[in-house]
Amino acid sequence: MSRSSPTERLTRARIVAAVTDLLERGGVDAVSTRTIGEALDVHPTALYRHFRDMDELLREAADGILAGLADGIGETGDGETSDGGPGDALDAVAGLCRRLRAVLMSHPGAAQVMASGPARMPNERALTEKMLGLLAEAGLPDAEVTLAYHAVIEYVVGSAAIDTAGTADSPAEVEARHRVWRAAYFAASPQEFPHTTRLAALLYPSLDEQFEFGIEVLIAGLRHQIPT
Amino acid sequence: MSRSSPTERLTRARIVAAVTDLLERGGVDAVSTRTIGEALDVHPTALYRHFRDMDELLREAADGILAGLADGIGETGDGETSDGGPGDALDAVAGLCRRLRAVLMSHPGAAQVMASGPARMPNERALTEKMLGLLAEAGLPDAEVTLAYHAVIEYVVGSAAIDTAGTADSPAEVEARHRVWRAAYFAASPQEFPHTTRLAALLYPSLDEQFEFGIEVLIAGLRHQIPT
DNA sequence: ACCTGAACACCGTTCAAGT
DNA sequence: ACCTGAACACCGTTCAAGT
Repeated sequence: MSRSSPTERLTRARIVAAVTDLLERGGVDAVSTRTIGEALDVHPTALYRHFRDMDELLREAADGILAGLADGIGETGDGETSDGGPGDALDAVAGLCRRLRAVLMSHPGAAQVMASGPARMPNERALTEKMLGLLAEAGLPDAEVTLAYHAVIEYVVGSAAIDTAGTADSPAEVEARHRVWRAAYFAASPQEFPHTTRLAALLYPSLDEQFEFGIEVLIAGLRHQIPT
Repeated sequence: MSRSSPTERLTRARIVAAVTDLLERGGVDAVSTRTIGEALDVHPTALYRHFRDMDELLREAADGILAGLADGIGETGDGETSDGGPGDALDAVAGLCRRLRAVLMSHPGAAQVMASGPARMPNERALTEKMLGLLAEAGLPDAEVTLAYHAVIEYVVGSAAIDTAGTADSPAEVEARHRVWRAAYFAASPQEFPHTTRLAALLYPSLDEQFEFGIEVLIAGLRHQIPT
């Protein structure tokens, strides 16, 4: 537990750091005025001198997670294979989505916060700018650039929110639960559920496989929206 | 307010009906043991005689919303143009997704409940069976049938959870908020945010337009996964 | 058997009081 | 100016008591 010494003065930055820590370790349910106070050796209501309410605080913490995310994506020599063609911009979109998912999955709770509405704060705005630029570079008409932006963000944030919902569960526990569910589907009536029983073993693949397939299909669909 | 007479005995069905009503009118935050008790003229703790906890109750209510959803989709003469080709099965998938979104949007809170994990209850299982059947009929290999199922469900449920997050706000209020956000993006620095400022007027299209574009792109992407 | 009442351990937030 | 303490209006849940 990173309990701070009570001598230091309380600042927005120290509160946000404590919340980020709680968000990372126990999800959004681990964050409360009481747990923050305990982490900082301060009265539960002390944060109200620095933030209007919990929502403002959670959004600032969630935005902090996104720091540096848009940097070094879509530029030549960034690891993604690139010959400068316009289609490569969509590969960069996919790469950016994978990075976004990674930070959301490593901070359970952040996705829940982002799913409750856009924060429209510095790091999120940088991400928006980057994503819009890449989609335009890919050759999509303007109206479809913004639609594609929303589709992609809703998929990444929405699926991360779902995938981190059973927070505080280890990957092993998640997989164990999926195994039980597969067995239940397998045991269903083959007359009533022919496809479910036949495909039971293939249901609930790992969360990362699910995401990878989804983002690839989405990007492939966008590729076919590019006018020739 | 549909306050019931206190003479009738309490049943699972009456409790679920009350919760469905609360879910529809005020989202998941409107549901509590106290509000349920008030709606049914009963003590807040009375429901514990019929349900293990709030989670079990919310899941049963959320599953009830899905009743009849899978009926009459993908059969000939259902309104969708159909010539019996395998590609039409994906049109039926899209239709099923639109229906699912419609019920989730008309019951704010239901999407939040579904986003917290699969209920694996009767109506959801019927939906799963239908969706798997259509994806297999479309010609996808088995492994991709289940991946496509998860991708599509995560997109529909995830985006509905995001879109119903600012619950208790009328569509007019949502649109007014979007207008303010567009104006703020438009007013940003064109040097730092060239794409954001240029595309500001096109950001935050209506939630239904966003969904329609997303589901079309996703289905288009799946169409290209079908082996020839 | 079913529902009530009281109690417990939590929430977020406000506001007067202390320093 | 900044933090504390007490208080308020909420949560979900348990369990003994009433009928």
